[in-house]
Amino acid sequence: MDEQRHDLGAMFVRLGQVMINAELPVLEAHDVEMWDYVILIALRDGPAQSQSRLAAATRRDKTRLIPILDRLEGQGLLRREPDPADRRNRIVDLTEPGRALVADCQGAIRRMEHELLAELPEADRVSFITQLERVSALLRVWG
Amino acid sequence: MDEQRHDLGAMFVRLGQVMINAELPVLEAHDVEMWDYVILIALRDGPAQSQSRLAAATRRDKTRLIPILDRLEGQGLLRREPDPADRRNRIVDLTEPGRALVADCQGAIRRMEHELLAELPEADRVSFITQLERVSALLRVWG
DNA sequence: TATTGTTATACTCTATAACTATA
DNA sequence: TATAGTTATAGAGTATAACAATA
Repeated sequence: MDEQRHDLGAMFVRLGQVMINAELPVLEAHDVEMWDYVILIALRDGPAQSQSRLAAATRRDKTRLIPILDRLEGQGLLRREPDPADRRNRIVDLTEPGRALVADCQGAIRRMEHELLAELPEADRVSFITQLERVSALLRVWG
Repeated sequence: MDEQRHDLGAMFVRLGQVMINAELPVLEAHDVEMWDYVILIALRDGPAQSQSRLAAATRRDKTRLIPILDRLEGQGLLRREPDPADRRNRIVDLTEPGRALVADCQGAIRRMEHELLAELPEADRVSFITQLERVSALLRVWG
């Protein structure tokens, strides 16, 4: 049996904290805050049809999202445009500089992850990530 | 390459949130709050030689620990006794009811985890947890 | 009436500083 | 002087309520 191990929750939470701590200096080097990165990543695969959908997708309160969008828009990293079909909505989309920045950040984070796990044989690293994705799907972690 | 996956930090954080959400009703059924459980678990393998060591072990501010200890002591789940060797220190130890409660809670959480991962073949579940522990050790997650 | 985006307010949680008692 | 435990205060982060514009 596996009685003498930590709870899964405790392990995931600690691993998450360690990885976030490892990401922060990488993001800081690109002048990006963690929540900026979360928003930019969420927009990478296409615009958000409204701010409230973006809030839901990033699990953030819609009121908390606003100052973040204000700043990112002010930095020219994204655009907010009224939806012609429903003028209450504002479509949020990355600009080209925003798209380039998020690609740079994620590339740097990938390299950091690779260094952190360098002691792990390549095959084990790949199978671990595969299993992580499998469990994430099983637990419906992304919605 | 593995470019199209989520960052490891994002995966761990989300998995942690999902597991915490799954633990909360289990703990609530035992009238235990999450931070109570963290403290009780930390004491399971032996008393803490001082409150500040317990704070460090649970990654909590020593000032935040105090109201939690007050409550748990009031519920008869733990004891605080002055260290005869250094009367500034208070040794924190589980009582028998505290020990029984934490065992009950962890048993219930183990069963919950098992149900959540029931779709995963037993061998995969075991190897996944083994890999989680290996990566946790590699990243020095527990100190 | 319901929803989006927004602002303002209240609340909770966390971090900091200060105090006492012991060493 | 330094540290453990404690208390009180300040700050950051989060949630709640209310408003104008649009549907």
